Amino acid sequence: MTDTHHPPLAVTVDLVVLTVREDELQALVIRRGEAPYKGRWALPGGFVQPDEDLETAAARELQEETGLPRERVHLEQLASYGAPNRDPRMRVVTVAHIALAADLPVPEAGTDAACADWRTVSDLLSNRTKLAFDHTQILRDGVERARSKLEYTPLAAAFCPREFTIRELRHVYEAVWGATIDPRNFHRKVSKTPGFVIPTDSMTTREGGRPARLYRAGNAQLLHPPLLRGTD
Amino acid sequence: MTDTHHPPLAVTVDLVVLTVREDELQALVIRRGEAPYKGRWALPGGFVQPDEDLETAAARELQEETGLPRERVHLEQLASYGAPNRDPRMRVVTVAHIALAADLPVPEAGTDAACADWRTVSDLLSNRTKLAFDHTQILRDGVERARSKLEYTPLAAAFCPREFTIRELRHVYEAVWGATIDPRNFHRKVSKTPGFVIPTDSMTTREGGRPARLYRAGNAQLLHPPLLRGTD
DNA sequence: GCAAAAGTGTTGGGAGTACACCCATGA
DNA sequence: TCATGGGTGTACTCCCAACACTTTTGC
Repeated sequence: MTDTHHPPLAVTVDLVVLTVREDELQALVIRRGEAPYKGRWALPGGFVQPDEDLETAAARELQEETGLPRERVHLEQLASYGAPNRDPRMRVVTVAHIALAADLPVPEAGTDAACADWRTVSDLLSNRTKLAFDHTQILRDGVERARSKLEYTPLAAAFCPREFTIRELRHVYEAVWGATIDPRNFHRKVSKTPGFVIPTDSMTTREGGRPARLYRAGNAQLLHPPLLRGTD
Repeated sequence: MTDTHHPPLAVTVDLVVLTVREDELQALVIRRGEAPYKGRWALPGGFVQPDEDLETAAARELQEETGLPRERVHLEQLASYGAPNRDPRMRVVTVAHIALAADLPVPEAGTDAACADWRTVSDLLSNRTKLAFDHTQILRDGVERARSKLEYTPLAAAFCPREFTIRELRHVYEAVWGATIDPRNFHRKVSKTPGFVIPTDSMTTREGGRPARLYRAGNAQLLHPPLLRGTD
């Protein structure tokens, strides 16, 4: 702590905002209107302000991009990325976060940034698409974090509306993991894991057959035992 | 990305360097010689230089503090901490890393910083000790990361010399988790988990009774199945 | 009745725990 | 020979995947 020389350096937050739409895992991206990487998709993000904590900055950016009420979104820090040339304009260290939310109306109402849109993760991570900066890597890391957190935390509920059926919860797992899950064993497991989901009185919400019970997210932080992906 | 105003802001790396000594989990700390927090223990760390990646900076600081060969240490990013007033002198965002290493000679040869020393984690996290800045929280998070990573990765081997006995590996688990483990079941589990450890030809290294086989770390990244802490 | 989804029962195998037991060394 | 730790065998339990089966709706 002796250096008092400050070559220009900025700290930003970038967001991997994930949701499940149309039975697929999708991420929020913004089309860049200016160089560098003009025309490419990028993750939403922005500068950390002088009086802001990192999480506060991430929450503010999230609010600006999606307009979602803060309490309906799960937000957590992912990792920081600081390769010296990751932004050609200047040294920028970014603290990436992931945000998980239920299916959102449409992001069109982006305040300043050009056009925001939901794109499937499989599209964004395929060779067909190149995101701006190092955002492909950040997205990849964020998706992997989400995938593994579904195993041992009740985080899947963050992708659901406040009240949801077991079926909807299962669809989240299937979309995020890209696997199919036995509905009957899933039902038993979820309803028996303490604190995962809390049954409500309401039933209905038909999706075809017999009415399903509605549940709310429980207060467990960790799943005992975890729900594991197949050991493929 | 429109703001070009830069109130002074610095990015540092801080290190949670962990080892197992005397059957206890210990961390490397440095006594601060100057205000603020003069006289308190702090985690080693320093500024990220203009041309350095974050991991490079962490590796450099680690080298400066411990002199360890890079390949004998597991180094990974932990999380970033950026509360506006975490350092009273100026805005500092720190990217914390954890470093796991085998029992080290002695850290005395600290280059610039005052006196470095190994202290047990239980001491540093007890109410008797107050670390400088937010380092108590960083240490707590780093230890928790290490604890949980032992469950599902072969990381425990990072705390061992290059060749080690199953017994030594078990002592790592016992020290980090603060639990006792059945030696016989542990032996079976470790030697049967694919890629965890690789037997060598050498045996010996007596610790008392029958000679034990020496192993090297395998190349597995994930443990299937994981070794779980008791569901206490 | 029939299709479709919700939810429960049953069963066989695999993994974990507890612990008896044998092996190989030094003293 | 005994003490000490290394390593294997075994029995019991529990969890989980697979799937048969019942329940409750709409058409």
